[in-house]
Amino acid sequence: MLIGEYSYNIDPKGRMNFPSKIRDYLSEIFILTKGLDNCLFVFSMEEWNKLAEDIKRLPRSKAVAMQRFYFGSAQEIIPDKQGRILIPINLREYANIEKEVVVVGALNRAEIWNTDRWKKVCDDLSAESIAETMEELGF
Amino acid sequence: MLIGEYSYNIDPKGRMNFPSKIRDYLSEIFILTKGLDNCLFVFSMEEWNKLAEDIKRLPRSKAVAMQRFYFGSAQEIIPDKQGRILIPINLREYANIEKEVVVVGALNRAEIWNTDRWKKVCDDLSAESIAETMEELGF
DNA sequence: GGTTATTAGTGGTTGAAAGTGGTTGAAAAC
DNA sequence: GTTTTCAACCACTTTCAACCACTAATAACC
Repeated sequence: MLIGEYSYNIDPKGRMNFPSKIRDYLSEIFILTKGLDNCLFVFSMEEWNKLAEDIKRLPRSKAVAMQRFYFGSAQEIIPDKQGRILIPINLREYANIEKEVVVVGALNRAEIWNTDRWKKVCDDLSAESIAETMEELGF
Repeated sequence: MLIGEYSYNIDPKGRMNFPSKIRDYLSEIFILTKGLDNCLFVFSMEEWNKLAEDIKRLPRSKAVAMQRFYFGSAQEIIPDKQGRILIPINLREYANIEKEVVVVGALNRAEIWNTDRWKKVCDDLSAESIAETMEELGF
């Protein structure tokens, strides 16, 4: 299960560290794509293949958009010896990533966020709605 | 069942003791996350997996906030040989934890509080509302 | 009640791993 | 043929988890 929050800076050459705990969970090689809310998604090859299968099964009308969004932006990523990755420019632009970056675990995938954006998203989480949902779940 | 209240100081290295009674109840390894009202939650792996399953099954509208809140903040914790744990900075910031800390049992989870905050929460507990609820329960 | 044994809690040290910066050489672009 | 780019290294720093040693508190026993 992918969990946790990890902060890094992108160095002048565009390299960013990638958390070793998440690296261990994914395999040697993994997939980076555009994500929702202008973040980037990181999938293990396994999860990626599942997603690809699911997209294939969609009715053509819906599949096209999904294909363009995910397949069009997807990149295979292999970290270097020190565990760093290089994020392609188009994805960096999409996610507004320049310097400060947060990697966040999200169960079956990881997400990469511009730090400020992530903070904002966290601040906007409504405590009441979470408390409500917790109650619904019986926790 | 998790009960009791335990006070500790965080040492300069960010380590804090964790009550042995609660440690015994949880297993060797457990999960620390953001909690409600700016405290931190401690779940046994069992409870955590239940929560994760429940979150997975939620409709997407509710799931997103829950995922970001819980999975994003979650950390696996293994106490050291002396029973201490290290609280990640982001969680320390979230819960306003610097020095004095209280660990509180709360049935199926434990909570970690900044001591002052906890005192305030206790003071704010309305005796009347508790008496009322007791009556409802027939106690 | 006093003594001893055991467990809980605290402080400090150290070594491995994680993270960061820079260099080089091959391949691609011009 | 020259320049540029970028991946693969190499070297250094920082961080943190694993120990070790000690003190305080509690329980057990005589």
